[in-house]
Amino acid sequence: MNDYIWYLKNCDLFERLAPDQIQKIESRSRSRKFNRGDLIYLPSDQSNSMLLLTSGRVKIYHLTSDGKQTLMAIIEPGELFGELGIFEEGRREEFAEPMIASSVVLIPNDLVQELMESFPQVTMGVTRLMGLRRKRVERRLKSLLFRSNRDRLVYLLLELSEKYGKPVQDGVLISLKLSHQELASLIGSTRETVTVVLGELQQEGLLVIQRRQVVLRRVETLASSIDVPTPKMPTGNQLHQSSQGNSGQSR
Amino acid sequence: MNDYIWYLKNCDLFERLAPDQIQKIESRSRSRKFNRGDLIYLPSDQSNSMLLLTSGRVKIYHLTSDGKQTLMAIIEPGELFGELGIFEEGRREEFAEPMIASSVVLIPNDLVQELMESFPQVTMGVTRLMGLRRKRVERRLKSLLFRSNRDRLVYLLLELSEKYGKPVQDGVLISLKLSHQELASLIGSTRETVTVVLGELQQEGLLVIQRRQVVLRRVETLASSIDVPTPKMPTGNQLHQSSQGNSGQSR
DNA sequence: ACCGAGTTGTGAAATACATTACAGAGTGAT
DNA sequence: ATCACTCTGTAATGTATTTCACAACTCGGT
Repeated sequence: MNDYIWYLKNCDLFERLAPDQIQKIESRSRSRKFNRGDLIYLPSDQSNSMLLLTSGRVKIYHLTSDGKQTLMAIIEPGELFGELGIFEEGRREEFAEPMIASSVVLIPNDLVQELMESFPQVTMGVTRLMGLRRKRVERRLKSLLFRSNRDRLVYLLLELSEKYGKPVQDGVLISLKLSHQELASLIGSTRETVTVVLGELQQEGLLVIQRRQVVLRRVETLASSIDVPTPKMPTGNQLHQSSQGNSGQSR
Repeated sequence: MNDYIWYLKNCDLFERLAPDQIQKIESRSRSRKFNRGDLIYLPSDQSNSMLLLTSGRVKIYHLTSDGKQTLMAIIEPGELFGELGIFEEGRREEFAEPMIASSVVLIPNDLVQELMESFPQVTMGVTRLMGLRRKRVERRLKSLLFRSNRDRLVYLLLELSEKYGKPVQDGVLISLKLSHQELASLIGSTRETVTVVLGELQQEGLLVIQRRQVVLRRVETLASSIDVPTPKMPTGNQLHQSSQGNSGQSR
């Protein structure tokens, strides 16, 4: 029926489980497809399952009362999300919306709990995931408090380069197309300010903007200017490239 | 020698372990005392252990290059901290400093890992802890981006009231003395601004400041003004015990 | 009781950033 | 190609917040 079993097998969390266990997971979870503009979940939904993205790209965001979007995360194929609700059967706290057509596997909380009880490596994996993401949020928090808009943007670009950076001849290309608006909503700023700051940075020769993509030149300069260690780049061999590289967000 | 065994027994994480296990933990961890002004750890330290606060109060903070402090957390007796380093043997990312004389138990990473492998409830506990704290950081992040300084302060006060709030005749007393400087470093603002905003809020009758303490009057008004649900207060019987019944740390 | 360090209060000047407004460029659909 | 759209660039204005500077207060310790 569904062939997302492949994804289960290749998800860090489950990769070392026996085939029949994978089978069991498959039988108790279900797959769903979403189009651009749909909502996968929203804050009033019950958080009764953890989700695994099998294809597409999903953004997790918060909406302030006056309609401003705060981007919390961007999820790539193979990554889990909505995992904060595993324990308490509470409500979601954000919106999850596909940036392009996407499919996800929904794994019910109780199944996750069962698995965690029976298989230490699953629990370990979940814990590690939580820890990793928490570290990231904390770093982000630190990078936002007390920093100018410019520094926040630089920090963001460096962070993005860790996940989406591709080495090219004259620097590092961030292979993810984000509008200035989206960048702004990641650093708590406005579209216009991002445009300006990006222009300044280009002026200073620190980066180049070309057709909605950013190439960081002089990564170390950027990093040292905001007092963080130079980020390590994806080496190009693996990592969540589901299809070929970018697949432009068809706006 | 040390009688911190009591704390181990009463820490959520370990409370259901057999006495001999507790014994083992005790034998392989060690207790240390710190005074105000000491540093428990700093960013260049190896993160080779998880810490349990048995008495006192500890602040976890980050320092920007120009010397500004970002308060990440305030730890109370019975709470764990430094748990992000459980997996990778990396470096700490913050400073941990006692606000008053404090004692902590250091539990080596490898011991924690052993326990996690043998006892699912320990792993579960750690995961839950990670999840809980991550939720908190995420909420904090959301409350900071796109919000005015005033709103951030209000949010902070409400958050503090969840942990330190004591119902009194005319409102909710936040039973934790924080200087304006410390409040500022929690919301990424300046000391002066906090002074002013606090004054305004008092003017408006939303709260009262008396001898370094804050009493929130009209909690619902405050909460609704920043579009969050009214926080639930400690009902008076228990208090911030993430473990339990440790009210009088008569050490 | 006194001292000194760490707080709090307040105001003027400087500034970073948001807001508003609009024009031009890019892109997908027909 | 053309249209409708969302994106990008830029500039003028307004405002919230930081910075600086200084006086008054609190409080723990000797």
